[in-house]
Amino acid sequence: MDQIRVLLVDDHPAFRAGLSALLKPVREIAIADEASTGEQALALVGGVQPDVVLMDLAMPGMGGVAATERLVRDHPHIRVLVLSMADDDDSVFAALRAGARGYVLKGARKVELVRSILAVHGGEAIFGPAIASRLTGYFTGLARREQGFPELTAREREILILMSSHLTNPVIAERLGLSGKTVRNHVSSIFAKLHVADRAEAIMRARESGF
Amino acid sequence: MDQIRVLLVDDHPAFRAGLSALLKPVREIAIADEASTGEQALALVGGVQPDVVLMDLAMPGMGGVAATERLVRDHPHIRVLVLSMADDDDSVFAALRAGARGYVLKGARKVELVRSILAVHGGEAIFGPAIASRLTGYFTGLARREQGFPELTAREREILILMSSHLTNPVIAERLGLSGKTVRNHVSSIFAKLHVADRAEAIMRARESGF
DNA sequence: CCACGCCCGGGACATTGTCCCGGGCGTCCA
DNA sequence: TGGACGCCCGGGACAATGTCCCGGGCGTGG
Repeated sequence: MDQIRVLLVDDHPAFRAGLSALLKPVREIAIADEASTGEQALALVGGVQPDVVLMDLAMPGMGGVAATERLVRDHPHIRVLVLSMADDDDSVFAALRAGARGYVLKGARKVELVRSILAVHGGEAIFGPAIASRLTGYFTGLARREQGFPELTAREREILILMSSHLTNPVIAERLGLSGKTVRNHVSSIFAKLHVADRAEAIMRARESGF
Repeated sequence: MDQIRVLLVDDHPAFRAGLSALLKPVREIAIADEASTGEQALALVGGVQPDVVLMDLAMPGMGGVAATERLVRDHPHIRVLVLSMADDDDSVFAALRAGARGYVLKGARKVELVRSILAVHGGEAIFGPAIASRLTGYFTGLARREQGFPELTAREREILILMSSHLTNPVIAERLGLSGKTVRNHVSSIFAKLHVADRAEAIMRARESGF
């Protein structure tokens, strides 16, 4: 019946047992094996061939982040879903950088955990409510820097947008039916207003501002 | 029975109809209303009071990104799930910056779409397989930049460091007792190794790498 | 010895960015 | 109704940037 093979990685046997009991009744999911450390998990994946690894972060020896990193590097088809108590930016983004496809806090409701496993197995990325807030905060926070965005004229905005597509001045000029010299002058005044000296920096500012 | 009230926003009536027919049989979900533009969606949310907004991006007039931005700003309790055909970094990250809690490509299977709606309604963040790859690529890409720095020759490192102080090529040349032309050539090869096209980008890379 | 890579430069070229200049055109205000 | 103001459009002149060639000198290792 093609159940999803899940590998549990957590250093607390009691927690693994609880998790196992929680997931056992779920028809779509099968607990393929358990590991208590990152090293053990890496040693097991080859034989167990799990679809999804439920990974704790705080473990003695190799942490969950390092284990995740090596795991996704050596077994790209295996999806890692982090299941951790750690609710801080450092842990969340370290896990993301390591290649985790999801992050759920311990204490998540059963329906949420099951949904996350199904989603991750389907190739989706999913994050529990608290983590989701951090994620959107990260991106909208980037956008917030735009609040102090200088006022540009219509032409300047237009040209800045084209600049953000890595178009050269002559191309922009041709596309707008202008002289290349005019575009350069507009670009120059854009830089002055953005307080940047450089085309690339202007593009950065624009991208961060959701331009 | 506390169904999830969903507002559909898409400029294609036929697509809305298909989506509506697809979701109607789902017990947990109720189509509260439909809108064909971003403006109309913003006008409707006050009265309709949806829990989740299924938002298209490419629409005449106000696009889905701008609509999402205003929507999450004015109604923070409403979750926006983007449902778009656009599968490119610009669209995805613009939506994230705007505050979207999820992003699923049109053409997603029903089970995936329903799961995404449920997840988003629960406060989670969820992204379809293609989008998930972009997201993890974004973070793991950042990680790669932090460690894997191309090997530069001694001269190149020296020049890159001076570049990072925003010195011009002539100044660098004078400080190193070189010809301006030589510095330019070194700079050019640095760019090639860093895979950047721009002085400013090279500086960014250097700074991120703790240079 | 010699191939290879680094270092040093020049030539030629297109692009970029800066600081000037002036003219046309609409808006708002006295 | 006249004028000030800002935006838009461009040219001139200039310095700097970046690219793709070229060649020579110099050390190191096979």
